[in-house]
Amino acid sequence: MTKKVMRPPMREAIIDAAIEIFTNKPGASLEEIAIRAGVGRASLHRHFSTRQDLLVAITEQCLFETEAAVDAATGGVESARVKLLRMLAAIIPLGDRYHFLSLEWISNTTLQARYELQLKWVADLVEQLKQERIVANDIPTNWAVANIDAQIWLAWSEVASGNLAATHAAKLAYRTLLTGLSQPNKETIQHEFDDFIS
Amino acid sequence: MTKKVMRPPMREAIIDAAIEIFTNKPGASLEEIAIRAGVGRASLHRHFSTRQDLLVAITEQCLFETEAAVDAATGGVESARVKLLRMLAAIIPLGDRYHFLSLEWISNTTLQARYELQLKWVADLVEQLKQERIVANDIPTNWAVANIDAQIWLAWSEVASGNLAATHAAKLAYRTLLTGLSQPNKETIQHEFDDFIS
DNA sequence: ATTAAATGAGACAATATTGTCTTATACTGC
DNA sequence: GCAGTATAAGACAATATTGTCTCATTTAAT
Repeated sequence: MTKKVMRPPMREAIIDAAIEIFTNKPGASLEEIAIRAGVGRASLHRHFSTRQDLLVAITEQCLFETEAAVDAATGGVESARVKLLRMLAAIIPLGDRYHFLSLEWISNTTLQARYELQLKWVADLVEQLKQERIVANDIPTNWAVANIDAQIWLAWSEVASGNLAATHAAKLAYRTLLTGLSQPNKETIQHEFDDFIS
Repeated sequence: MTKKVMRPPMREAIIDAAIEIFTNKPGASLEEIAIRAGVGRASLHRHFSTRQDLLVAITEQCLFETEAAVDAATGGVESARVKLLRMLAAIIPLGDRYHFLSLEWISNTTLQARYELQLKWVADLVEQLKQERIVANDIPTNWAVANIDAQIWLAWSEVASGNLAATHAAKLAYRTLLTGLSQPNKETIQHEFDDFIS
């Protein structure tokens, strides 16, 4: 009978606490994190010898969770529309973790490459949405990708602050994205900008 | 002839440098800021005796600039649609300053109240947009406000990173908002969420 | 040119944070 | 129960940051 190498739950507790705190206080001290995790500061150092180690571990964890969630939610789905829908529903609850990845304090090239793969996945999805006439062709792909990011974070924030129920927020994000990036029905919008500005 | 009390330009240089650096590195040291501003660290302390003083001064400056820009751009305008348009065009170039205000590291109640007035102004604008049937009634006002915030930051980021020209970004933000928050033409969007997500 | 004010550079102490180490205690598997 | 391991708590040195101070130099006003 081989010994099961169970990952100590303390490791997870520390990572969870760190994500929670770093999300809106990136300069927090390790002591703060240890306290939030309910462990001694020395124990934290046993698992993550330096602050940088902890950041790398967090990033890895966030990458893993978001990759897994998106893969599970969109595997085998063909329609870009449904893919977007499922992706949003799966990743909004992980909004803090997904958002953490865009804070660019990690210089680890392997992790950075993995994150860029995720961004590429979204960019490809946008291209597919354009082909299916769901996203207008004159929307720059980068703009659409940035908007998807923003809606994920926005929806998560509203849920986290208790303003909206999780399902309602996901619906709003989906609707705001789909209509916002679509071809406007009134083409006046396209031109009135120039009329009223400059 | 009364003596003109000119505000030393060094003060502005420090504030500008601090905004620039703090925007994507909130924990930066004062030395980093002094270097970026091209002044000695001691001189920085002459103008802002503590780190907190500097943060308060920055916040005050950001508030002043955004208040002035929005007032100048929307003064006398009746139409909510045009107000939104002008507001976006005026504030997107100040995106970093506007965004800075939402980082809630200031406990100064006076400044906080002034910021909340700005948010209230946007919320009132959204209500007016709803009455003019530009924003759909079933969009929570908070959601619309958060989206306006997000589009401002998003457009500014795209301009700052060189991806888009300033005018193009503002147009995209305006279009994305107006269509995204409007009543969808295909009401299928409203329901398909429930169809594909459990 | 002279004077007053502001600055840059650097020394300095106070403080906060980090990372290491030791020890007593709690927990685990056997 | 017993041995081995992980932990909390705290002491500790190393480091980074902050805020103060001094002094020589520059700048601005007159």
